[in-house]
Parts: sequence; C-alpha cells; structure tokens
Amino acid sequence: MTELEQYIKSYFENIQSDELNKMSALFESTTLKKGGYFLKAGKHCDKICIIQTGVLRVFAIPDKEEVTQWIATKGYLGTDFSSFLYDTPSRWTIQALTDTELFTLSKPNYRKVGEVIPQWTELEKLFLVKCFTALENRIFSHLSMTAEERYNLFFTQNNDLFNQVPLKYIASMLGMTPETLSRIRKKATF
Amino acid sequence: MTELEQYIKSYFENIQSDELNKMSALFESTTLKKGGYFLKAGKHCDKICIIQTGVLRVFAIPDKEEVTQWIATKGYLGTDFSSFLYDTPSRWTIQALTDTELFTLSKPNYRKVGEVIPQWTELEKLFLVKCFTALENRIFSHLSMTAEERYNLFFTQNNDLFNQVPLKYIASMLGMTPETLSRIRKKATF
DNA sequence: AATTATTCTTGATAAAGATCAAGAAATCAG
DNA sequence: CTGATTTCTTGATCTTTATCAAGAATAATT
Repeated sequence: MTELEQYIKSYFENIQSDELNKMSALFESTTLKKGGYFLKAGKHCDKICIIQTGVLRVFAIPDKEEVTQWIATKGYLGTDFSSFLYDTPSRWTIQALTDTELFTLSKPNYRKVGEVIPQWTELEKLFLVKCFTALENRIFSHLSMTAEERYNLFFTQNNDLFNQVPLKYIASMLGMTPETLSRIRKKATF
Repeated sequence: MTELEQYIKSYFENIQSDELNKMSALFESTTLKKGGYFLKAGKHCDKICIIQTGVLRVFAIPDKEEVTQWIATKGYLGTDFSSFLYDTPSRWTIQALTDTELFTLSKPNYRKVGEVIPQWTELEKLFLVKCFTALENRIFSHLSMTAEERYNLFFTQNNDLFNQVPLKYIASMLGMTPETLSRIRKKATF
C-alpha cells in the first residue's frame, strides 16, 4: 500500500483494496513553498488535499487579528468543505507553514470517485460524521475545560507538532494568547 | 406542504415535492413529557427526530457537572449522528425540557429513505456539511469572542428561546456560568 | 557572520469570568 | 392556595486569562 493509500484508508475505513487503488490514482502530487497558499478566503475552493509532508494552517481574519482554526500535518485532509461542496466563497485561508508536499484531488476528479467506487457515498457520509464528531469534541472542550486542560489534551495528542510550528498559532487554535500558552508550558515542565 | 415537509425541505433544500411526500410518510409522531428522555448517554441511538413543539436539551455528564452541548426547538433535528450512523454508544443524553411533540424517523425507515429518493445520498451529504459548518462557526466564536459577544450573537439569533428554558442551560451551552450570564443580561437591558 | 525580523518569555497590571454565599423570584407539587 | 423546590440575581472575593511592554532567544536574510 502506498503512503497515499494508507491515508485514504485511515479516512474511509471500509474501502476495498482495488478501489483504494483506483481512488489514489485520481490524486496528483504538488508542492507548496513555505508561506504559499493552498486556499485564500473569498475564493472558491476547488480541491481537496492530503498532506504528505509539512504543515498547513487554516485561519480566518476577522476584524482584528488572525484566528487559527486548525493546524494540519502529515496525513491530514485539508479543504473548505462548505466552499468545495456548495461552491460558495471560502471562509478560510489555508497557508503552508513549512515547505509542503501534497496529494491533491481536483473537483472533476472528486466527481469521478463516485463513479469508480460504488459505495463511495456511504464512505463519504461516514467520514463527514467523523469530522462532525471531532468538532463536537472540540466545542465540548471549550465548554468544560480550562486553557491549561485544553493544552494538556492537545499536547498529548499532537506533541510532534510543537517543534514544527510557531507556538503562537497553536495558542490561537486553542483559544488563548501566546503569553498564556507560554506560562502554561513553563508550569508543565516542572 | 405539511409542517413536517417544510422542516424537511429546510434541511434538504433541493428535494423534489413528490419525494418530500414519500419521505415525510416515513416519520411517526410521538410525544415526550417534560423530563422524558429521547436518548440516554451510553445507549445506542436508533432514531432521528424533528421537533414539532417543545424544547430538547442535548447534554453530557463528565466528571462533575452537566455540560449542555445544544438546545433544540421547533424545527430542529435531534440525534447523535455518530451513534446513529456508526452504531456506537451515544455520548449525549437528550432530554425534554418541556412537553414535546416529535416527528421521529426509525433506523429501518431511515434506510428506506435512500430507496425512495434517488438523490438522497447527495442531499444527506450536503446536510452534513451544513452541520459541520455550523460547528466550525461555533468553535470560531470560542476562539475569537468574549462571553458577552457570544451571548449577544446567540440572543439575536434565538431570542424566542429565552422565555422557554432555564437560563442556566443556555449559560452552559455558551460556555459560561449562570452568574455570568445573569450579569451580562443585566447590562444588556440598559 | 552579522543584521534584521520574528517568536518566545517574563513581569506588572487590568479585565474577564468563576466561585461561594445568601436572598428574591419564579415554578412546581400536593 | 401553600409549602417546597428550583431558578435567578446580587455582592464579595478569588482565579484565570488578557493586555501591555520589554528583553531574550531563535530563525531568516544578506
């Protein structure tokens, strides 16, 4: 199984191996330089990517400061679902924090996935439910946990990320200031 | 168009009128007394409901106190997607805050929807993306807004709810204590 | 390697929100 | 209707987190 196929399988669990093969053939390899954009807010999102190497940051720029919604690494899937599937302007900007290698799936090729894999809609539905559930959990963390607790949880699950990206983005993603994150981390080392 | 059909149409926008008819026929009418449960955490969720009248509260009970994840009124759809579609134990308890009339769709009937409506999987996918996007917005509100701002936003969008349910649940759903909500509301009236 | 820019840390202070406690108001049950 | 229960409000206080500012550390650029 290729690297890409492994990632696809991790998302669409019950996919068959021959289908996996057909699906992965629809992806293309591309790269992004550090600072390059995969998607800009306001534009229409016409592709999905799976990250092979590097880090992408999903963020929005409301009135004042940037707000980092998510940081995606190796194996993560990146897109603006709403923009991609409803063909509306994207709310998110997706930018490379490091040089990045991507497997991308264009919209025309995305449409072909359904032709190639009969049970695709079922797999896709289950995948979206998984995404939905992950967001439910994240909301729950904001309703029931302190900044420190959210940090600890995130750190245990993503500690590889901490030497790859500026901490200020992680702070924003966790809903705290960089100063607060710094102080929490100082505490945690004792 | 019946009331139920209107609700269904609001979720699955591009549904055809004859399909709407077939789909609504798969729902059954039930009621819940105040305090009654639509779903209990740990049980398998085997149905979906659309609320005709009354209010349901979706909550979890972690270590200490209850956390209200969501409050659903007239026209809202209630279920634990993850439990319903993956057949896993539910994480949420769903309880009636008032006497409630529901349109419910059992799992067997849910499966029939796909047979009755050819484009169902596409409609369902778009619906799930809408749910996903709503949660993204909610996370965003926790990353970029104060308690007061979250209250104001929610109040403008759901002010009918405020004379129907105890404020303490709304406070929990917005991620603040009842005391804080009370103080914010006092401010807002001047 | 030296300069510049960015990021991180630390301290002092302010503001937001939580907690605890008690009384008022509203709701519920008999 | 009445007593009991729940919910809401208010005050006092404490904790958490944000803000502002400045220096240290790190990374990027030439």
